[in-house]
Formats: sequence, C-alpha cells, structure tokens
Amino acid sequence: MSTRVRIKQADPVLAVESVSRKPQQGRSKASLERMLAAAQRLMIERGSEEFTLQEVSKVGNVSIGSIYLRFESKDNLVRAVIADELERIIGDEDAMIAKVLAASTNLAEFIPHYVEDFAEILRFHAPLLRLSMLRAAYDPLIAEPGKRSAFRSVEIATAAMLRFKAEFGGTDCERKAAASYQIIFATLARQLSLGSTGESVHGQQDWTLLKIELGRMCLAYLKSAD
Amino acid sequence: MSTRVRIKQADPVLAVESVSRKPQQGRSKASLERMLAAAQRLMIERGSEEFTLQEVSKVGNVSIGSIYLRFESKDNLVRAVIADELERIIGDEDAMIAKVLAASTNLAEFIPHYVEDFAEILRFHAPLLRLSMLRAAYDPLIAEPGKRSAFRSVEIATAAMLRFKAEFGGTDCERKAAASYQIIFATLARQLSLGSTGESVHGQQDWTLLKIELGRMCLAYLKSAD
Amino acid sequence: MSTRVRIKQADPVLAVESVSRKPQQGRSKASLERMLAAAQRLMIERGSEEFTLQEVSKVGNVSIGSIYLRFESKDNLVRAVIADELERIIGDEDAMIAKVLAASTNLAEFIPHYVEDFAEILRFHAPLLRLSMLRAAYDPLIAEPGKRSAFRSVEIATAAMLRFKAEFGGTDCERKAAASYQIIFATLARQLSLGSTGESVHGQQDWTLLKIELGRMCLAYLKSAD
Amino acid sequence: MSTRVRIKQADPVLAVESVSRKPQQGRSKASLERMLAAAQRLMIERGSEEFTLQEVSKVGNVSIGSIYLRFESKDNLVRAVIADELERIIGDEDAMIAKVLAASTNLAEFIPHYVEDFAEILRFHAPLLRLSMLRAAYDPLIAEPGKRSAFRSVEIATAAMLRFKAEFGGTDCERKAAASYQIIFATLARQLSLGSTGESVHGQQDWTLLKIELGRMCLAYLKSAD
DNA sequence: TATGAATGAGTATTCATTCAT
DNA sequence: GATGAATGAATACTCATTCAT
Repeated sequence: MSTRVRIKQADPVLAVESVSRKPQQGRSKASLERMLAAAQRLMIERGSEEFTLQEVSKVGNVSIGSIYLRFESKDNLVRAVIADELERIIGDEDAMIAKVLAASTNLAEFIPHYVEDFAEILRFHAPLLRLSMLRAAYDPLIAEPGKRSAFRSVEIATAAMLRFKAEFGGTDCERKAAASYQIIFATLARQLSLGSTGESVHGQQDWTLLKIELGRMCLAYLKSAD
Repeated sequence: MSTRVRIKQADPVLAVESVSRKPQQGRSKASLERMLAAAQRLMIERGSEEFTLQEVSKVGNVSIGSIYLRFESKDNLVRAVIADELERIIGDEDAMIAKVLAASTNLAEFIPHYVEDFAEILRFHAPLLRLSMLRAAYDPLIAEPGKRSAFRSVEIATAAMLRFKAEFGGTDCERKAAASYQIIFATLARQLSLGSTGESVHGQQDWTLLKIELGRMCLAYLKSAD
Repeated sequence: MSTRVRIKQADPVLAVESVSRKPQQGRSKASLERMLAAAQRLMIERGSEEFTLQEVSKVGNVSIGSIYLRFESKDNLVRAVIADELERIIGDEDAMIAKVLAASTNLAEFIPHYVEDFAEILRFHAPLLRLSMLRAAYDPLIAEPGKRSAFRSVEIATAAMLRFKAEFGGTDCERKAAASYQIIFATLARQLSLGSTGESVHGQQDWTLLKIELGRMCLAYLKSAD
Repeated sequence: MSTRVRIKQADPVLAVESVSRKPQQGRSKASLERMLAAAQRLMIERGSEEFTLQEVSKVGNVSIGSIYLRFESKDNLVRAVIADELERIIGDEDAMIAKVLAASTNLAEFIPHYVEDFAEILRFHAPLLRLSMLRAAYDPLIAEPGKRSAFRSVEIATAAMLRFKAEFGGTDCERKAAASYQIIFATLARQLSLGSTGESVHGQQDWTLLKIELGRMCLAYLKSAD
C-alpha cells in the first residue's frame, strides 16, 4: 500500500459515492456494504490500516476482484471507510447540539452537558477518528473532508455557546467561545488517545473528574471579566 | 517490521542500555551512536518508522550486522531512539520549570510563562514525541517509559503551580493543578499535531492566540472561588 | 490470455465463420462486427494483443457476455481479427498483381512496379500482419492460414514474373522467380518492422533507395546468364 | 511486468555491468551467472519473456531476493540477458568476417562464403536475437545497443565487400554494398523467423537453396554494369 | 438471447533477519 | 567481533472467464 509519500493527488471529493466507482443497488449494493463493513471492522480491531485485501475478502465474503470493481485501490477503500465515518460523526454532532441546547437554559447548564455528550460521541467514533486524523497528516484526500467536518464541529459548538453570550464576561465573546471549543476538543481527544498521548487511557475516575473540571474551567473562563 | 499486532512481550525496561545488547565503549560506542543518530534522523525526516535497516546502514555508515549485534530487532532500535528522546525531554522540562519558577513571583506570571516554555519544548521534540505516542498505543515497551515521563511531567508541573497555592480559589488545589496541566498539555499537543487532528496546523496567529487564551483560562479557573 | 505455451490444440480452420460460434444475421451480425472492429482497432493502436475484453466491450459497445457468445475465448477473437486481415491481404494482392501486369510490357517494367505496389500493400497491412506473424510462431491456428496466404502470395507473384520467362537468363526460371520473391518479401518486411529488426525504421530516403536497389538486384539476377 | 507502454527512461548504457548493480566476484559472481543463465534458458525455451522470477529462482537456484540484489527489476534482468547476447554476436561477427576474408581471393568466393557463415551466426543466436528485436520496438534501453550492434554489423560487412570494389560494376559501390547487406540480412533473418513470417521454417532444402540464390543474386547485382 | 457483476489464480517487488566469511 | 550477501514470506492488483438475472 502506498507509503505516506506516494499518495497521488486526485479528485478531492470523498463521500463513499465519490471513492466508490458506481452507485449500486440490490446485490451489488449489498456486496459493497459487506466489503466496507469488513474493512471497517478490521480497521477498528487492528487500530490501523494494516489489513490485507485477502482478509477483507474472507471476512466480508467478497471476492478480491469485486473490491477492485468498486475501488481503484486499497487506499480508496480505506478512504471510503473513513469518509463514511466522518459523515456519521457530523450527523451525530448536529443532533447532539440540538438536544443539549433544548435541555439547557443557561451557560452553566449547557457547558457540562455539552462536554459530556461531545465526549460520548468522540468516544464512540474514537477508533476510526484516530485513523482518520493519522491519515489526514499525509493524505490530502482525507485531510480535506477531515477539515470540513472539523470546521463544522467548531461552528455549531461556538454558535451554541454564543446563544448564552449575555452571560459571558469581558468582550470578544467569539474568541472565548472558539478557544473554549479548542480546549475542550483537545482535552477530550487526548483522553481518548485520538492523539495517542502515551499514558492516555486513564481510569474511569480520572476521566470523569477531568470532564467535570474541564466544564468548570470553561465556565470560569467564559464568565471571567477580563 | 512487526505490525502493531505482532509485538512480542519482553523485558519492559527501556533505556538505551537496556534495549542495547551490551555496554559499549570506544569504537563500539561510536558505532552505536551512529546507528542511533541515523535511525533518529530517518524517523524525523520521514515522520514515521518507515525506514529500512539498509538505509540506517548507509546513512549511519554501520553494517547491518552491527545493528543486530546491538539490537535484537528493528523494533528495539526504534524503541531505543524513542527512549533516548524521552530522557532528553525530561531533562529539558526539569530545567525549564526551574527557570520559569525563578522568574515568577505569582501565579499570573507563572502560568503564561510556563505555557509558553512548555509549548517550546513540545514543539522542539514534536516529531519523535509523536512517534513515541503512536507507538505507545500498541507497544507496552514504549507505553511504560512514556507513562513514566508523562507522570514526571505532571508532577513537576503541578508541584510548581502549587507553590502558588495561596492564590488558588476554592479548595482542592491539587485537583485543580492536575486538571490545569492536563488541559494545557492536551491543547498544546493537539496544536503540534502530536495527536494529528486533521485541521491541526493552524497559522502562527491562532497558535499565539490560543496560548494566551489557554493561560487566561487556567488562571481564571485556578483563581475562581468555587 | 493464454501465454504462448498454453495454446490448446483445436479445430485448425480459421475464417471468421470458423472461429465464431454461429452464422449471424441482422442485429447479431452488427454486434459481431462491432466487436471485431473494436478488437482490431485496439490491436492496431497498441501494436500488440495487450488489450482487455473490458476495453473491447467499451470501445465496441458490446457486452462481455456477447463476446463469449460468439467466441470461445479471447484467443479466438484475436484469431478472427487476424484471419479477416489475411483474407483482405490476399484480395489486395490479387488485384495489385493484375493491375501491375496490365501496365507492364517487359520484366524491367514489371519488377520495380511490383516492388513498389507490393511494398504499399505490406505497409498498409503492416500492424496486423506483424501481429499475425508473431502469433503464428506459437499458435498453429494462425500458422496455418498464415502459411496459406503466404503460399498464395508466392504463387501469384512467381506466376506473374514467369510471364516474362523469355527474358530470364540461364535455366531454372522457377527457382529464380521463387528466390526473387523471397528476397523481395523479406527485405520489404524487414523495413516495415514486420520482423522487428532493431534499427528497422529507416528514413524515407533509405526506404526509397532500397526499393530501387531491390528492383535492380532482382533484374540483374533474373537476367544474368548463369 | 511492464507492458510495452510503461518502460521508464533510464541510463541508456546496457552491458551486464551497467544493468547489474555491482561488479561481483567469487560466490557472488557465480550466483549472478546462475540467474542470468536461468533467465536465458527460460527465455530461449519459451521463446518469450513470459517467465516468472519464481521460475528463475528455482531453475537458477538463487533466491528471489538475490535477483533484486543485482537487478532493479525483472525488466533489467531481461535486458541484461539480451545485452550479453548482443555482445557475443558482435564478437562472433568480427571473427567470422576476418576468417572469411582470409579465405577469399575474390568477390565470387567471398559472397557465398559470407552468406553461409553469417547465416550460421544468426541461426545460432536466433532465439535471443528475436526477443531482442521484439523488445527494441518499445524499449529504448534495448533499442540503443541493438542499433549499435546492427550498425557494427553493417559496417564490417560492407567494408569487407568493398575490399573487392574493383570487381564491382557501375559506380556508387558503397550504395551497392549497403543494399546487398540489407537484403542478405533481411532474407536470412526472415528464414530464421527473426521476423516471424508465418510459413517461415522451411525445409533444409529450401533454406540451402535460398542461401545459394541469395549469393548469386548479390554477385549478379554487384557486378552488373548499370 | 443478452448482460455485466463476480470470481480468484497468478506475479513483481520489499525488507527484516540470518549466517558464512 | 564485524560484515553485507542471501533469504523468502508476504501483499496489492489484473483480467480472462463464468453465470445469475
């Protein structure tokens, strides 16, 4: 498979339909789904892209030829798996923000709730999100949709915080909201090893505690006068 | 090289002396250093462990046989490079903390200064630190020293903050200091792509700004009464 | 596609009707012609048999299944294309000989004219003729019709020369006529890379010159007393 | 293996030493020779380049890795086999010309003798010469040395004929000598299927006869006044 | 009849590791 | 000790052929 360096530039769009060769239906569709599911499963189990097409063929009960009928290369299969996941994450976040906003009447309610639910989404998607971020570092075809989904995440989160702008201390609310998002995401991501930080996997204890403190810190910051 | 999965359990100690087969001296020592330097250089240049021993042999002007005389496997060579780096990072942090403490008379001086200098250390060691964290995810032989160096980092940082315990708001200063460290580290790490987060590489602007806000947030949090 | 070695012995007849599975008519006929034309075009463009049935399907607007409905294998499709071409070459030669004879009143007029027009026919059919000869080396099913068309070519050419038998020097006119044909054909074929002879592709200059000298040589030979 | 189209341009030199990675000696040398001999044998047996490296490995009793230690690719191995053969052909021709010249006191003795001996050399090297010419059509790395060896062949042959220039009829002896060479080579090559001409492999009878007539034709031509 | 999706055997190439010198 | 040539398992990708619809 291509090493980091050999990625060829190509069409930057990347939903499954764009990496996959054709829209499919019926048996074809089922076969496409089986190979995507098999690849996804292997990627999650292994925590890496180190699986062989032979394995996908066996696990997904699809012939190798079939895979090449849908995907130009193993790289494109991996990209499709990741692109799918990114789509799902965006959907989950949209829904989550709506739900949390509906349940919150002020900033002090919103922030901890958001941290909690955002953490849950990240935890759920952690395995593939991790691979997505790793690959984005050298594959522009993943970097692009990765960036898009990240921007989307920033936007909906800061927009939500700014609903409570009146409670913010100081001026420059946008800056504060943006910084809060960055810090929340970075901290959660690290706990989930999205950024692979060595001692990462803490006990449940630390993790719960950290989420609480993270909320407190953001609240203190957003409300602070200066 | 072994895939994530194939790591064999082995002696968990890992300073260079422990991965290397023998204590060396003179010519031998020089040769050992050349192979470590070559491997390090390749890892930094490539941003990955995708180098061949053939390359190490050429770059470091060492024979392949020599490498196997010192290291049981390519994995062990990589581990030694990482272990070395972790040692150096610890040293740098110790010195940095001492310097920043000496220059700070209160928390409001200490925090931004610490964020700034810690960021610099992480930036300097980013390439290998990234590989270290990536590998720690599946290689217990790296996870262990990684954890040790991370604990050390937490300890000296929180100890330093606690020097200004009197300025903290609320009770439970230890918890606040620890959370502050976690959040500072996570945020800095993410900006440096230590956790490869897609849109990661921000402009100088964002980066500078974020460090400032990070300091403000921590200060607000540490000083807040509740 | 079968390698040189794997050619299966089979019915040695080979006009299109013999390789094709059934006599066709109407829509079927048109489809058969489209696949033959597509294959021919690809063989000429590529200068080899390295095309895929997928490509024939696309270029000829025929389904792969259709191809297998007419031909037992890709090999047979290729054979049909070649057999067609051999038929056409024979027709062209017949017409050419008649025309050249009609225009010539003696050997000195006939020979250069024949060389010129024969060269033109070979040039026109060169791409497929080349493939035909290459394949004949290992495929008996092509060797056979190749031989037939070659014999035909010898026969009509020598018969034509022998019209001017009275002008020949020495005895054994048949032998001389046959040798002349062989040498003319071999020389022309080589210039057209039919036999791929390395430095083959000469300039227009050499080519024109060689045809002239070839005529002179044959004339000198045919007329020489001994 | 690369299709006709994918040949990469590269250093145009091509003796074995240039395609092979290093000058070798002792065991190394023997191993290099075994793989060359195995490849050569397979190419001759198959009459094509359709052999696998697995086969070379088995036949030559060399590991696949060893092959890649000497040759960058299967293509380069094939090139080396061909380049070797071209070298040998040049040597044989030089010796042959010298011998024939020494034994001939006039053109009528030289020409048939030359045709005979040249035919023998071509027959001996026919199998690889054929592959060489086939490959030269699309591989510049073979076209170049092929051209060189062809030019050499033309030069020494025409120079030899011109020793008997005094016996030539007409003017423009160089042109006649050159044309004679072209026609002799083309005719012999075709009989040996170097140009794969379908009915090619004639009986011993025809072949012997043709060589005689070829000599007569050249003599008649060279001596003819006009 | 006609279609074209599915199949899977076959092959060049890489690179960690060994071991004869 | 030191060398680096030799080893061979492992893997992405192609394409003729089949067969369910």
